[in-house]
Amino acid sequence: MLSTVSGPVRPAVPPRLPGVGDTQHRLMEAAADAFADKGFHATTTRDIAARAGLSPAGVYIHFASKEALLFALSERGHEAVRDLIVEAVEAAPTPAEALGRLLATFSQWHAEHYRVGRIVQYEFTHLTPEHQAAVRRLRREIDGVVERVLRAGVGSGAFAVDDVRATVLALLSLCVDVARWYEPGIRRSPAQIGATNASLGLRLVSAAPPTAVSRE
Amino acid sequence: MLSTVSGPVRPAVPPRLPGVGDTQHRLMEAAADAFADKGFHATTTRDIAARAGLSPAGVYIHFASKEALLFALSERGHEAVRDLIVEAVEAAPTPAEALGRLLATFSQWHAEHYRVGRIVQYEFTHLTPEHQAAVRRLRREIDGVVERVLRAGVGSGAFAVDDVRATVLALLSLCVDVARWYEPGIRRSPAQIGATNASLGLRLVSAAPPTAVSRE
DNA sequence: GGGCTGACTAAGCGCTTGCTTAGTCTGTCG
DNA sequence: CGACAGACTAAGCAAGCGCTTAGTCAGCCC
Repeated sequence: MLSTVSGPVRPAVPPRLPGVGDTQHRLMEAAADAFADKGFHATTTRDIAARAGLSPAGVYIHFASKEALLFALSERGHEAVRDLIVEAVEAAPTPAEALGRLLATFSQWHAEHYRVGRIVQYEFTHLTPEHQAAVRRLRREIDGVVERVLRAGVGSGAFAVDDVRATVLALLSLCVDVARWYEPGIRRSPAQIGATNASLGLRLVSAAPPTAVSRE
Repeated sequence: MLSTVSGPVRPAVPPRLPGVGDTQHRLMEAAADAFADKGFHATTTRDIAARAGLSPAGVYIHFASKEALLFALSERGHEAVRDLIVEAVEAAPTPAEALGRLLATFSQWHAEHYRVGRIVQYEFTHLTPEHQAAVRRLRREIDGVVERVLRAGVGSGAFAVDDVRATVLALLSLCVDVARWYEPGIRRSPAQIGATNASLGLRLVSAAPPTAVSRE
């Protein structure tokens, strides 16, 4: 019982992170596991509570409903991906490099987080209309990032693309669909999947022949 | 039995198609609608029965369980797609044409049948292990068709592909993912989606530069 | 006609669901 | 110390679930 004397590890932020944030995070992890295993509707709130080490009623202190948990998962997932690809694009000097990094990052995320990726796609329709709208807004942001890079490349002559919007959709399919077929222990690692999807995606849009390029 | 002489309309197969097959088909349509609208677990057997114009108990005369309905939908969907692409490939003189027709057919099917396509992908985990295995077998058949066409093209020099299995996966993603984002009234028709996906897919694998080529 | 078959229904069983209520316990602050 | 806040639980409610039971009814065969 010495903890009172010197204080544990987090003395500066006692009312936020230590108890509440922790339990909230544990609940989201538990819900992600359960939803990924059995789907949203087949998952019971009792199951989520048990996985988080709480009683069934304990869930409702942190989330208003089971759907609120699904939304929290979806929103955070989309925000994480959006931030990652924005960062990847910003750091790149040319459209080709920007697109390569975007596709690699995007694909790798969907392999590493394939559980959340599937939940976000497969359970989308179980969100309330308002929450669906919020997620759609985030998706449009992500689409916009890809489209801007593509148009930049077309403008600079690096890319040759017939139908920009169709190609954006195809590139997104390439990355998002990774969550559908990936599973741990598969032949390629998430990083390798990112690398091959980047080169496949570039081949889909590059004006120059695919061989012997990339820098200079 | 020469009942063909005077009998009603279907004298040769009276105990099959007229009543039973009709109701079975209606039930599968009803289940497809309901599963697509609300997902497998959120759909009640009462809902399916009502959509098919039956009492709740009427469902169980034709299908042993709600899961059996999902399996029937999945199995028939996969078989339909498999048969379509096998036919498309068989009719083509070159690997390039075979792949083009395959991608077009495959993509168009996923647009036209996006409801069944989503059910088949999103609700897969709710099948019994035995039924999952049966579906996986059908999927492997489909993968095999694509892989064979790709290897034929590589052998003939028409295609240049680094990693055949990764490319097969990418091509399948392109087509399957159509079911995720398609909805009626969208800019492109299912046939147009098939056409653009065919040319995008060919660009992904062709040995020659994408512009103005295909046959020397 | 009498017996049979098979599609179909009314009623309902046993159980599980999401979520609530009423209360306990711990720790903090004046 | 005593008041209070907030994380948490035991118990449970009303509703809804998949599926069954027991029976009706139309058509067919002998």
